[in-house]
Amino acid sequence: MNEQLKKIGAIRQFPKGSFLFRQGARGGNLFFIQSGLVKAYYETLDGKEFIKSFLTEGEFIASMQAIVAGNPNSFTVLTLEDSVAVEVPKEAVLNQFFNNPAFTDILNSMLLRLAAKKERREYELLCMSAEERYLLLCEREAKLLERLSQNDIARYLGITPVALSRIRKRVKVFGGESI
Amino acid sequence: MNEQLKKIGAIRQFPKGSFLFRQGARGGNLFFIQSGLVKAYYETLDGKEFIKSFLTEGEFIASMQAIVAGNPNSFTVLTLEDSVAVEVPKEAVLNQFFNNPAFTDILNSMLLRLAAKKERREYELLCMSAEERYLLLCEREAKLLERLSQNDIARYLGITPVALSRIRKRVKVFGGESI
DNA sequence: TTTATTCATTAACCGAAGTTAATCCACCTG
DNA sequence: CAGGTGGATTAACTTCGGTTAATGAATAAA
Repeated sequence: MNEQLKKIGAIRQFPKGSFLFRQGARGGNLFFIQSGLVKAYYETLDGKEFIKSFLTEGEFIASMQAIVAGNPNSFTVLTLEDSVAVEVPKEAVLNQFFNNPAFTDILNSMLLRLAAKKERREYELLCMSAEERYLLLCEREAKLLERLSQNDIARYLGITPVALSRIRKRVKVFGGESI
Repeated sequence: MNEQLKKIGAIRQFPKGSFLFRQGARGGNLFFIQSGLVKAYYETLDGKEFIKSFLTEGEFIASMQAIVAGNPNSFTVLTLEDSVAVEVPKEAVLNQFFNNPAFTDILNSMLLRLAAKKERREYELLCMSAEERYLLLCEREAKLLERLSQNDIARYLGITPVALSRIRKRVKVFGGESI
């Protein structure tokens, strides 16, 4: 399924610290991550950073707004490790969409997954405290956490690194999983 | 487009304070709101309420998880005013999906809108303070706000009614839009 | 080895929001 | 009219997270 798209894309190398695309710029290309690790985040006017999600091997990323509505990218994607991705031009994505009936199903499953993911995230941000969100993240993404800085984890949780450090201290003392 | 679905649904009256469906119950039916006002919300174990969204005439609501994965509904929908809705059974929705090719496009546009809406909400919860979210809501949904209680507005913003009252006091004094 | 540099932690202080409870007000209802 | 009810506000206190700045620790660079 992704295969069809990958064929019309190009494999690209992204060293650690480089951008797949940047917020505000024209874009709309689609990226399949082959290896490595990237973060997708918003930059606010006053220079603050809010991380939408981390993406690794097997996942894809694109600014839906940019593809569908032709708007500038609404967020930035930066590599946290040396990464490899297949870049599919926006035109090819749209072309497939209009000419290949099977592609509609692919898009559907992508959108379904995206909607479900965002719904889960909305629930967490709305209903859970920062500490609960951190513990859930530790549980669900233990492997991933080892590859992330505390700074990035905090920005994903919606808090500052200072607050995260306090939370880590709290849960260490009490929930003391001393293995 | 919605017409096809509405044909296989039934018009139902929901007096104020009644449920379209409840969290935890088996369901998956799709509802098109014809008139009135409903709220979709999560109930936590300790009895707290978090409002996902308000829906009015022309909008639809269903638990995607219930339709697609066959899980119980992940949230509750309650009428805040006397309302009328077309209820389409889950089976009919799925049936259309498999037998009517045109329906895939409808689903696509629904999912796109849903994904965009959730993405916007994620941004607001992640990047904006409660006060900023309230002011944005006032701007974008002025008409709707008149029909809502402060309690429900607060639960939508992710804060308590007490906190909302304090915010209203703050913005009244300073941002004093005395018309 | 010494010096930067970067990242995580900690402290001190402040402001925002939660909790609980009291008050006020509008609207019913008997 | 008196009494009751629910919604919004306010107060008092606590907890949590933001801000700023200092400190530690580890790694890279000179």
